[in-house]
Amino acid sequence: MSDEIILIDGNSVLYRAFFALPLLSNDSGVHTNAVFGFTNMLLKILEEKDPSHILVAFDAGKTTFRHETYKEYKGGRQKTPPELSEQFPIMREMLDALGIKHYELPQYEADDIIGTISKQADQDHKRTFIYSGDKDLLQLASDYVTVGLTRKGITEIDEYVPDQIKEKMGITTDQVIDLKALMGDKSDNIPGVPGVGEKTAVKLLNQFGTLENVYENVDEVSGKKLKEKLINHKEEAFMSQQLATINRKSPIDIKVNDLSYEGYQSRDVIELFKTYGFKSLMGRIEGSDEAVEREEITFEKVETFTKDIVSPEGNYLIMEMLEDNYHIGGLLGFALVNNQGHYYIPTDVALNSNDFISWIEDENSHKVVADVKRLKVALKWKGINLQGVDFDLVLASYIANPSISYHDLPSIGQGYGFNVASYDEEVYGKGAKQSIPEEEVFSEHIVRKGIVAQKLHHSLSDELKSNEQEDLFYQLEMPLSHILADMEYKGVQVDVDRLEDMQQDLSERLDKIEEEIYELADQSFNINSPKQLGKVLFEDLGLPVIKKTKTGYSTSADVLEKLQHEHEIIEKILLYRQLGKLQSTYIEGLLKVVHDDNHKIHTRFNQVLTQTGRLSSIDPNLQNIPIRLEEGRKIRQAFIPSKEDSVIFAADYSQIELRVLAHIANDEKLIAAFKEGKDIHTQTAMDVFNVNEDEVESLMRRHAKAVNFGIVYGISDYGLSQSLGITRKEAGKFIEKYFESYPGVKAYMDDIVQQAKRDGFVETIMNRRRYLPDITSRNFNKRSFAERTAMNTPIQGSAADIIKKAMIDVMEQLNQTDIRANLLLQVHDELIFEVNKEDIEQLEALVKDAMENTVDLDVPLLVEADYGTTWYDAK
DNA sequence: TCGAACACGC
DNA sequence: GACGTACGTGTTCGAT
Repeated sequence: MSDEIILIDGNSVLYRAFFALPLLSNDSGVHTNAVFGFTNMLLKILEEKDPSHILVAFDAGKTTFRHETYKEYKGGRQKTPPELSEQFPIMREMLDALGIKHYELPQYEADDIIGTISKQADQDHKRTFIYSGDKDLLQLASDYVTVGLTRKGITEIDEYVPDQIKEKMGITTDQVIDLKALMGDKSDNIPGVPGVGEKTAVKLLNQFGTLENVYENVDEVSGKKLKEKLINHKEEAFMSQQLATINRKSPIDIKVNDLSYEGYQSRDVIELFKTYGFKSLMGRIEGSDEAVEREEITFEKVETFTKDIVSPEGNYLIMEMLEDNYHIGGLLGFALVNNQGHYYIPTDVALNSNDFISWIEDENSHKVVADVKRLKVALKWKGINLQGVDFDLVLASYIANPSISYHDLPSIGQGYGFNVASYDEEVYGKGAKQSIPEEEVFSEHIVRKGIVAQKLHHSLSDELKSNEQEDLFYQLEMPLSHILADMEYKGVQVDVDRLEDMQQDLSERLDKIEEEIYELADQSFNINSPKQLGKVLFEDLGLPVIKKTKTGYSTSADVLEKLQHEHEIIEKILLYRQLGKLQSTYIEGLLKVVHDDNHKIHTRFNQVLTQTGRLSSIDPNLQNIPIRLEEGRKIRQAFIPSKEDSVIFAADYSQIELRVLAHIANDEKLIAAFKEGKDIHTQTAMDVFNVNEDEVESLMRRHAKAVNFGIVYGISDYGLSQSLGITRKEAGKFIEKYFESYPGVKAYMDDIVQQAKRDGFVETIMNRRRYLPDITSRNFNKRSFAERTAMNTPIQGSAADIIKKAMIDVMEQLNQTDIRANLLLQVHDELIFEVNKEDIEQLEALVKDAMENTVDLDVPLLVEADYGTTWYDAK
């Protein structure tokens, strides 16, 4: 235990939590989101700080001593929403269960209680942490007292000690009160000096130190208007100062010693968590395993595998491997669960058994697994061909709820109320401390996973059925998983010599540029460090500061481009960055993951990650190999066919998202444009700018393209303004004009948001869902984001569905021919193959046909294809 | 070990 | 009226 004291501003945190989280309620309709958020934060504090003393202070009642000074104090505040009010008593109940003291004092606010106790603690030199969402509390920071302010959500905390306050706000702790006295605070209805905002207030305090000094030397204040304002509102300023000052001598009847924290009774907490449906917090309660009575299990260790233990019906098969990367990981063991029993099968027993292998390869023997692709690829590396899997729980979990971040069996189980298996991290540890426990513990763990799998099967298949997602699951994701497994296992051939040549060339050029940069900067420094680079550019060379990040100067490419003409060092830095990126991420990164024996790369496609239904690719990411700039594009010359007589063949959908949009929105003009085979960006420019085709200038087309891009990716007017380098207003106008030109699109956008509000989710043409709880949030940002997501996801997600279906169609048709081709990669709207030179034309015809006709939309789908001796040449 | 900043693709 | 804005993966730096 640490001997730290934790003081929490209960009102502030509960408010924050309420607005930060969607309005959850438990089964009986009581709202619990704020209590959930607060409790989550408390558990985190208890876990991380392990404090000796802890107190949650609340405001008491409506009026306080401050109202005697100023009866409008906190006037004009929105009334506390009833959904929040009802959570205060629940929160107190929760605190009692957690054994955490809470306190309130009539006529005083939580701040004052905290201020008074922290003063005692400070005098006694005791480490104290204060948590609040209210910046005012910063005035309490000292050498012993740290103030933690909630950020964004509420479990993310920014901790402030006096130095950081100085750094971030430009003033000292002692000046926090005077800052507020000058600038006021709208939310508390503290007037301050009208016309003085944060900037001016900081400037004044930096010049004069204190409010009192400002007024003593008011003649020295620069600016006639400012001086007048200060003088005219002196009274308000000093009253504001009084209001903003936390009372550190409140008549409280508790002492630090009364706040000692002795832990909680797990049973009470779990009871309460159950009542309010806080399932996801359950695992963080000490001893919750016993308390929720995780069922006892029995199982048998298989010494010799025979087919009698296989059931003719469902078999739940678990394969365990510690490594994420199943291309290189080692098998640790198997578990089999079915209606006959629970079995642990050691790896050597399994792999040395012909019965086991023939069972795995028997397509008529039904198996349910978690992550079929992982299992399939791992077994392929052992020469075993997995078949007969008719349900993948991980894929099903992703379809049912794409937003959850962990689709592993114990987590999925928790979500459906099956607390049978421990999390891997609990059994194996994590990071450097990861290890495999003794066989007894290990085998029970994986058998438990099998039992969870068995329990989950029905829940998930029911859910897919009731959501009408069975086709999406059985006809799309399941078959796709097998195709991806083959792609990953076969790998992509890499020309290692070529990469090494590039590496050599690049490192020489980088050395040279590095020297030139040092020369121009008149010093050597780490160019890769934004911090050091920022100092050199903006302090030593005195270049104008365009943008700041929260830690210092921004040195991002768009900032540097604006400085191009200021100093010749800039273009060198941009080039250094560009080449450095190629060197480290692409050349060295790829060389690191090439298999030495055959010079192949085996990526992994994550099929259960993105919220839209797209795939992602890791270790390495082969979906972001450079193409835009020639220099980077050359990397693609290192991707070659695995056989001498073959070429790389690439087929990509032209404008698939915009075509999908035309279809979904049923917009006449957009549909017509695609039917007539128009260049869509030129057409958009014509419609938006009201000009003829021959009047479309390149800038107009560029703008139109950016708007189309924005529509597809769901960016805002701000995002568009950034990408075009124009103002937000202008960007807003473009979007407005776009909607006028395409009323069908506008109607769709309005409709889909309404639909999302009504249903709580949006869906793609193949019924893939994305749930959008924030669509009704009172937080403008969250709501806006959810609205843009509602508009964008059906477009991007349907496009993802289409190419996935195309992959299945292509492979099905390909398997019925003699075409010698392998599908290698999918990059969102394109498919990359390697194909025997003699079969190129056949493949092109087949692929183009399959891709263009995989679905029937109101607009044609167009596929463009090309091939060459390397990926670079297939453009 | 982790977050921030940056850069690559779609 | 301010908020702070597409999604992924990977690298490097620098604080912990």
